[in-house]
Amino acid sequence: MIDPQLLRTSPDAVRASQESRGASVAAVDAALEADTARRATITEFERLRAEQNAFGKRVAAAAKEDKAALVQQAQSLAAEVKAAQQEANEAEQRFTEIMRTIANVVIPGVPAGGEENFEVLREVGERPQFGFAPKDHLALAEGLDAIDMTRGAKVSGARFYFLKGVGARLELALMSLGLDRALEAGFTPIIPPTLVKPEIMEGTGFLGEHADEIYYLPADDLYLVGTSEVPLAGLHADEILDLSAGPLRYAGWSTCYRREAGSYGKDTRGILRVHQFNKLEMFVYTTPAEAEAEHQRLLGWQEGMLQSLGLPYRVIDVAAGDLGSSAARKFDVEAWVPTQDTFRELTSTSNCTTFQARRLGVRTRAESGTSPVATLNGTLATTRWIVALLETHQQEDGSVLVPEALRPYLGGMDVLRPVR
RNA sequence: GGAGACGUCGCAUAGUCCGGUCGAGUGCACCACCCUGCUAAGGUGGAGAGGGGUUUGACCCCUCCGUGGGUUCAAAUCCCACCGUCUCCGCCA
Repeated sequence: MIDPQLLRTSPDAVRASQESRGASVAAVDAALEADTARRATITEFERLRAEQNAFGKRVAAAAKEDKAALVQQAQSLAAEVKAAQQEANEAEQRFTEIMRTIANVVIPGVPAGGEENFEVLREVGERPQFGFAPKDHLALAEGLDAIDMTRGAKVSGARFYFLKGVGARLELALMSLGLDRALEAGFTPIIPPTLVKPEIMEGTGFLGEHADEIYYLPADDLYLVGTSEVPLAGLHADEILDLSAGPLRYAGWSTCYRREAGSYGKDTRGILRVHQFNKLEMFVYTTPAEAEAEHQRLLGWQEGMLQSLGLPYRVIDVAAGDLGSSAARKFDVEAWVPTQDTFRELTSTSNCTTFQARRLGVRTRAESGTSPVATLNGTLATTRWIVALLETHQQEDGSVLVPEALRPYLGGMDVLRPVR
């Protein structure tokens, strides 16, 4: 939810933001109109209610014999109040509905346009040169007996898999490395619930355009999370946070579930795009003033991970039209995937400014009263990283060199050797 | 799954039986000031959240007692449903 105050005082800023996303500009005017209507009905209801309250006191204080007459008068007033209240409620609801369709106001500098209009901020590291035909991650993993797609499909269907042997260890090692880095940076580790209530899913902004992506359990009215961002954003819902000692930083490890509806036939080979994977996610609550600086820090920690793992990458500033509705800016770090001859997203970090927090009621104390905090999130490691890791560090015989940073987490192993 | 108890403005509690004086009391913690010869004690006062209005005044009004409905002129209080917590029993990893 955007700031209603901003909508009122500078609707042009909101219009410009919607424009750069390719989203509805008309929604801004509809929201303004609904706001005016809402305030008018609220004022009317409150006027009548005040009258009723005053009347109630007279009834209570009246002598017994006068009461009956007074009560009769009060009855018609009560009916009026009820009607006015309903009108006010409806107007409020209309306003909220329209407001929900307006995406977060993008930060100046974010490139306008759609998916292909991203801006490359930098490219880091040397792309590997092979003196042989590189194998793709699945071929390598099968040689290492690290991934079993066939049996994953047998047990759970397409886009499911078993991580096995060094595959399983590799994932745990990645998560552990990421967690240790997060701990060094002062994050609090968290293992959150992965089933959440509708209002939490709604509050994080995922029930809008991502609704098709989400697994839902109707018998229990619970949603499976696609990222621990969801429970981490819900963690402090409806709370007033004390940020005087600095931001609250959480590193959440969880399994993530995605339906991948609408991506049929895309990335069908291996574990690049799957229904279930693990992810270590950074999530930060901070002040709006600190948000952009924190965003850069999150990006820095992400780049540090890729650098430690010897993965060449580029950083892109995602275009406005490709941002989620909650994000005001998003940076993706994409690793080079040799057999695809392209960069693929390994991490993503979003600055949601106060958008999520306003929906979820996460506030902090301000000079006068409270004000919503800013929330940010960013990936520190996921199952997908195995793809880039295997392909980048492969050798001609199908073995894979283990980057030094990862060795302590693999019992000192410096090379993964094929078993077949 | 069965039975029972409970849910009050940070925490702990009073109030609910019997609707209006609850515009929610008290203790602790908190903030400001005062007093006092020490990191103590005492005194005075203040202090919640959301929203609307506004002559923009430190002012006025509305809403909030787990959530949502209902009854009533009037609900923390009565009725219904739901959610959550705790205890006991049963079942199970």
